[in-house]
Amino acid sequence: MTTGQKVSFQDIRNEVLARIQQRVWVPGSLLPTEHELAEEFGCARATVNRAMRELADRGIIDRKRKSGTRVNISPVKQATFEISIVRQTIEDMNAVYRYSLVHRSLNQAPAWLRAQLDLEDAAQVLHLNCMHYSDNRPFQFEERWINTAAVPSVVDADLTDTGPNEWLLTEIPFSNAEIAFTAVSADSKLSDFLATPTGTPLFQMERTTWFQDTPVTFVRMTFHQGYQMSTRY
Amino acid sequence: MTTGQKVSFQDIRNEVLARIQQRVWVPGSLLPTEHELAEEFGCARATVNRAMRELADRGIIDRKRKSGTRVNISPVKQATFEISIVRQTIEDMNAVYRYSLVHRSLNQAPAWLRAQLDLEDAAQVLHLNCMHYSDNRPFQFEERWINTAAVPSVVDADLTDTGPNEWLLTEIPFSNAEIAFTAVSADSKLSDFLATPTGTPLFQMERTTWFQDTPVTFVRMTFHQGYQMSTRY
DNA sequence: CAGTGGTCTAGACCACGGT
DNA sequence: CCGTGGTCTAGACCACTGG
Repeated sequence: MTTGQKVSFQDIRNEVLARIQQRVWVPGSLLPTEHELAEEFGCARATVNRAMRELADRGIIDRKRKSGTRVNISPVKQATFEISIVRQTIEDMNAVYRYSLVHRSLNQAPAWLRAQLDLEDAAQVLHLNCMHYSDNRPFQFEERWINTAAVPSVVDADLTDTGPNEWLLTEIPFSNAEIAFTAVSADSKLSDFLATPTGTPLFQMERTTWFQDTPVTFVRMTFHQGYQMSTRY
Repeated sequence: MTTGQKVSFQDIRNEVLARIQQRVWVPGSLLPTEHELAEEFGCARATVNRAMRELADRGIIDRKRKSGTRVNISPVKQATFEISIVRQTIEDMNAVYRYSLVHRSLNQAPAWLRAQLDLEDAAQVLHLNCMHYSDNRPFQFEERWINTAAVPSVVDADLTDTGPNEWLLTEIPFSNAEIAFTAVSADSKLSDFLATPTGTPLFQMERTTWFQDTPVTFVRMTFHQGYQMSTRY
């Protein structure tokens, strides 16, 4: 339903999407120009532009100067997952969050980690093992390495009450990261911490974080058995 | 580097982001109004608005009418994965794609599937098992159920050469979906098809697809051992 | 070279939501 | 009430790119 007054960019976005879904405009075909659409909908070109830009961002259409706008032929769908801190995730499920620092040590970075983070040979890292509980049941086991050169203050940080993720966020907000998801088999350590038999398939997320080209941390988060990550699009 | 001429929304976006990362504006604090920023950068308010809107979309800042714009205090990061058709994924790795239809049958929908897709009791579904190979090595095992009421033509479709995903996309473009990722253990069937020992941890993706509120298909895709899904943000 | 999308402007009105 | 962001307009110039 239009508001009756002006044509909103959402009206146009929805209408164009509807026409694509109803195959008025089929994949690969050329859509009218912004100018033509503006005329049809009786609005400014900027309004059409915003509507079309959103559809292009979603991968529905493909736009090129001069050649025009086409319905995307190979639909690359984008699934967006909201990655928040563990505490948030757990509290959002109305469960009680508990955190525990299991291990803490200051080491020379092992070779694989130096490669992963692109660190110098003598680089020092803070190695942490933590557990996150939801209603007192194991939720996630976190194994983390922090490049102390990037965050010197972490050496003196008290991480017994606050998890390293939350602590780092206060120091280094909005960094860049690379995330990877895998399935792993519970080894004896994971089996102990996550209270599940050895060999259980577990969902694992690895994340490498940089702050302005400086590698900050690498973390491996393994979730309890049966954990599922989902989203809509 | 600015282009020297006008101030672009990207310049503003980057500058604001930089100030947040450099803690000129710390999480929770109030940013200048659009009007003030427009004055500072010497541009129109619309330009500032676009820059800020992008930051808000990324979850960096939080905007509210009247109360203003604040640096987000609980950074909900969005990880975006590009979900394309299997063939595309494989060909993007410069590997040779091969597809094989393993099983095809027309059944009454089992109870769990009726629940999953919200189907009527007597609903009929096309049940398919397919394999996707990358350079002749098992890449993904696909188990799919299609609601024939939603796509009657699928019953007569020839799916021996083209995978059901690609076929469906030509019929029902740009539908809505819900995706879930999990880790599973290879049972004997998965073990056979994916050429991996029983008990191997495998990465699995389930997707339910609707077309305008009509449930279309439910698919379970299990990847070969060691498969990893990754992205940057 | 010319057509199409990309962006910016200056101004306007509106909607939400604190005070 | 009234400040702040949300959106639309009409017009302009620019950048890319296909012919």
